[in-house]
Amino acid sequence: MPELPEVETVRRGLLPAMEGVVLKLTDVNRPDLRWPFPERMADRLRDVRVDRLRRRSKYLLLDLSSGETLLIHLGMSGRMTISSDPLGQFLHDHPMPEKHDHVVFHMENGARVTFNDPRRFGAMDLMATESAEQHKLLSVLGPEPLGNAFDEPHLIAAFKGRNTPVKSALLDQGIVAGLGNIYVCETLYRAGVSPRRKAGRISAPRVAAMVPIIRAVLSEAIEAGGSSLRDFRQADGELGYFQHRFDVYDREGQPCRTPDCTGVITRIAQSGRSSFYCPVCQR
DNA sequence: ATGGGGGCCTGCCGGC
DNA sequence: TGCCGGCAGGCCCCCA
Repeated sequence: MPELPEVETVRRGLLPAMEGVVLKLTDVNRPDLRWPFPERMADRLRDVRVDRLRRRSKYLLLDLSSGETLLIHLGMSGRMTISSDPLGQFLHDHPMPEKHDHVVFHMENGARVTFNDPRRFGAMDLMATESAEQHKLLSVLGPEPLGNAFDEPHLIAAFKGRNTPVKSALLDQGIVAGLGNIYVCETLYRAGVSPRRKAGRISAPRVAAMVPIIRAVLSEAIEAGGSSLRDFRQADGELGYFQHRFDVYDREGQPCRTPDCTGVITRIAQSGRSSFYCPVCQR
């Protein structure tokens, strides 16, 4: 689920429940996700206001009035859901806790935000807000694909001399931060580039053409997620859940959507992950 | 330095 | 019906 557009969709969904709101209490139901939680996490997430709810790549960043920032990563299977939380006043109204509800945030406005992650590839950490960019997980990230620092010269320079398949290069969060398996496949389809092609062997104009394509693919996905956000207003609605029509991802065996193309979408494995592409129009 | 592969977890789906 | 292998949207870390 969570690549950049999904995380942005989650962020937008959480804004009304969390930004500017005091976090009264946090339930921490296990000692770790991918890594151990930071020391005294529940204490440090008690009676603090969420001043700002930001996103960097696939990470959610909650700047707290305590001077700390809470980092949240959804991993492969992380979900955030909002429900109403009468803080004990109407216990019978509480939806039943579900399996893998690892952390629950109780907000002063009555919202309850639940982090659920079956596979536990997700992560949470706390750091000083002023040095957040120096955090181990954030300092290695390349530019935001929808930001000004991501442009044609940057991508051309990043690909130059790279002997790795372009599929791997675009998944490299140090080159551009936020793409995952789905949107890399979709980007390469629109660019007409085979995922097997070596990054360093693509002409500069074709690399440059990928920049606006990446922006468009991500923007459209955010747009699609945003439009389905209406659903989350219902009680216990699920954030980051949206329908998006993919051109190649998960379409193995189906016809290529390019007009007049006779190709069939093919799946190959690259470094253990599936790549979907049209062998006819992607070269 | 760069590139490739293993491993972390649970759940689900298809085949036998 | 049950078991088993394969696969899943991420990413750190180790090795060559």
